[in-house]
Amino acid sequence: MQPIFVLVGPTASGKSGSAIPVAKELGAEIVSLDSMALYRGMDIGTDKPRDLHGVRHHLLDLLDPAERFDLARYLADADAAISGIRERNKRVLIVGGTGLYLMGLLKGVFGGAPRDPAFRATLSGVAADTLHARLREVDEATAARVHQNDRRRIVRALEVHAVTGRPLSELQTQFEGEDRYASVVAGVRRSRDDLRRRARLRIDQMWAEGLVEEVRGLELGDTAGQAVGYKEVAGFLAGEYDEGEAKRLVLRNTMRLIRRQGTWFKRFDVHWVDAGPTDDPAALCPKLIAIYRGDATP
RNA sequence: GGCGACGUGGCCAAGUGGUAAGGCAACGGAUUGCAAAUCCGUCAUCCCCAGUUCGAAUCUGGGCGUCGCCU
Repeated sequence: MQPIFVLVGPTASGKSGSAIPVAKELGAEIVSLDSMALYRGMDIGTDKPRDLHGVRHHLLDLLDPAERFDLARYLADADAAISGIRERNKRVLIVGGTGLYLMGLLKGVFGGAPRDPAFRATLSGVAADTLHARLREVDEATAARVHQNDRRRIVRALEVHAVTGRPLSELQTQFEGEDRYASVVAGVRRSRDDLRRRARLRIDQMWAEGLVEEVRGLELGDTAGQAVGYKEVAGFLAGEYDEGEAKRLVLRNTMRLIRRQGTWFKRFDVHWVDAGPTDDPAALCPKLIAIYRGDATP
């Protein structure tokens, strides 16, 4: 079976611009690896492709912005998309920058412990360090590696224990295991300064295209409401600060996102292609394809 | 040329004798059902020189620089 081809890169790296030509060349369908492009109506701020050029895309426009989403669901949907593509005898091209989702897809995730709102409700208002102490009693190993201020992970660990009766540390072993798919991972890399430059341009462009109006018309839920570009504009629309400040925050948060994306990418065996300031996305395609072909036909 | 004010990390900025707050930015890391989220970590000896003092970013003198006003 053909390995799946994964194309990663930070926001504003230009990876998306290469995706469609690469897919055409390879006879592939694209599976989006983007936690926010999943939402309908979030087009400008997620820089969603407008013209798909006849390439079939998956995991785009799947959800209403008010809906919540999570890793397990991404995994299920992505697996379904991939097997569908393979039944059609096409190659799989995964494109995006959500490191957690890629890790889950490649390595798997433990199941059987969905979010439990009722349990979580019993924890609300309890201080994080108190919860951490509680975790230490039921799951020493997880408590040791989760910081006492990391409320989100403490809560999840307690939840898993409450739902399954077993410590999280016993269940989450997948990331150290075998890959679920044979894959080749390529990445588009640029300097921080270049990324910043491109992010600025892109933000101006988003504004010109009507990001503010787009956000005004949306009802953002817990997950979609975290998206860079959306939460800041929402703050502006709510009167928390002016438009200039919103723009400044979008740039700042974009750069922070880029940095955190980078720490995920280090965990994969990425074949990087360096893009210079003047490179247009299409110019990268031959290199990307060579990476795939090189690794795919030993 | 004269008078005055000021000179603290990339930026803003506390601190007026007791051994450098804070914010912003930057950077590194974590990351298994919110992940474009969340969390953790790193980052100055206070323009320069001399002096006073047990001890100075804080006081004194000189120098350099910036700003304002005046001529």
